[in-house]
Amino acid sequence: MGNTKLNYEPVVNVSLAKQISERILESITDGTLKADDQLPTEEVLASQFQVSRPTIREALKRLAAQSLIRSRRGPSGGTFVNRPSIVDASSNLSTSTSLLVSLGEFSIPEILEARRGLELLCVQHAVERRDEAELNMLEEELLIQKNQSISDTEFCDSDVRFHRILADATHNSVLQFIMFSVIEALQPIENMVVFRVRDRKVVISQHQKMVDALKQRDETSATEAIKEQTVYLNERFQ
Amino acid sequence: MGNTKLNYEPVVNVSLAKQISERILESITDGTLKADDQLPTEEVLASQFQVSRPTIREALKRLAAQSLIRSRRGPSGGTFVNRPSIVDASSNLSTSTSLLVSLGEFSIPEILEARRGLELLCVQHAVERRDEAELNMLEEELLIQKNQSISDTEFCDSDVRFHRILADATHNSVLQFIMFSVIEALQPIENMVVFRVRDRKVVISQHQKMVDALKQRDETSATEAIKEQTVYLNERFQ
DNA sequence: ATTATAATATTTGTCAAGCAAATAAATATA
DNA sequence: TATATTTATTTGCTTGACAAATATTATAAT
Repeated sequence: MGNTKLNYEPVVNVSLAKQISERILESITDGTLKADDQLPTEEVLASQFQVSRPTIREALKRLAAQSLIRSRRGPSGGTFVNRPSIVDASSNLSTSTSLLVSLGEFSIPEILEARRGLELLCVQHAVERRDEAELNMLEEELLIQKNQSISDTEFCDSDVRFHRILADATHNSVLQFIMFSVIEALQPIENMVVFRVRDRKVVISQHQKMVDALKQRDETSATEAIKEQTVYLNERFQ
Repeated sequence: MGNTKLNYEPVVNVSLAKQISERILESITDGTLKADDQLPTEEVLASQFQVSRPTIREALKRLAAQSLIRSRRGPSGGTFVNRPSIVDASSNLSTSTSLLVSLGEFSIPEILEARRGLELLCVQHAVERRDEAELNMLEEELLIQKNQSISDTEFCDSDVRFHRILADATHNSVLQFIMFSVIEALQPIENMVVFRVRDRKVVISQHQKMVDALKQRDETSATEAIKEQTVYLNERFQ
């Protein structure tokens, strides 16, 4: 082996599909590709990137999984850049969060602590900014929850909606985004708690207190309601 | 057409690959597939699901994009379920968050408001729980920042690390998870601000104040430092 | 002339069969 | 025994083709 002048440059050991999906992602993030822009057809992409169509498709699927692109068949079909929706991102976030929860990466006390803090943050803004529509929606959910004939599942669903409305009332979409996923990731845990009618009463009275506080724009009383609720949840878990 | 007894059941109009990836995702979330479990080979999956291998591969790529699975070639290779790491989830979150930011779904004031709230939350816990190691790391970053010869990029990187350490000091992984992505999504904005040496001094003095407050476990002074910093950032954007 | 129908072209969705490359285990060789 | 070498297995990738959806265009009927 006389030739020692080898090229020791790092060899790319990343799959073509991954590289291509990263290139396209770059184009999206740096603004080269804007929302609703159409990508070239798979065939064109394949010839541009000098790879086969299945490889291109694998790359596109990666992006589709993050709902960054969408595809439609037929003429005037093709692949388009998605306008990223908060809802999509939030649901992605909550699936990965739930996964972290279910696999014990987050402990339940940690979740409850974080949630408490976030909810406190929310009510601080909600007290200032809530509007009549949101108050009405909160009271509507409260009515549902007070109805003793509903199932546990229905009760929990209403509880989730209640907290989502609370997040909406902050009128801060970043907080909404974060809260939605935290709430969703916590749902299975909450479902475990709200198991008997006895527990419902406690939850309902705390919700009532919170609605009243929001109505009167009384931050102190609202934060108290949150703290009570968190203490209660913590107790149920120890 | 005499036969009116048709089966009008909704026809699935979702791609096979998507359906399959959702099935596998289900198995992961409901615990049927645990971390580090090996999936059948692509060929076996293809015959099990009665589809072709490329279709299976597209399905797997969707999951790989969310770093839910990993693949390795060779014998004793195959596809395995990933232990979901907070880092992976966090980086996913921050790409989608930055996208939402860059496309104007979140306004800058909203981000700053949310960030301020989250940081306040963090310091409240950090004041109680910070340990010596974290204090040392914060002071180390402060030293770097005080060095006037470093570039703007280096300064910003240190700033990001500073805030990450702050998140770590909460010793709450949920808060860490959320903060990491918020910080990362905000980095380009911060980079715009910290542009001249004059600005650095303000940032440094605020950081100094925060470290001192943490050292003395003085929550009031720590929250003040955060508030100052946010007011400052807000001013720079109006 | 207008509307309804049919043919057509385009693009993604899927399949089939096979070769390439990586890699761990088994085998052969020094 | 230690080191190469071969081999089997599994993902990575390619080529080529057909199916299905769908907008456009052309045709036929009213």
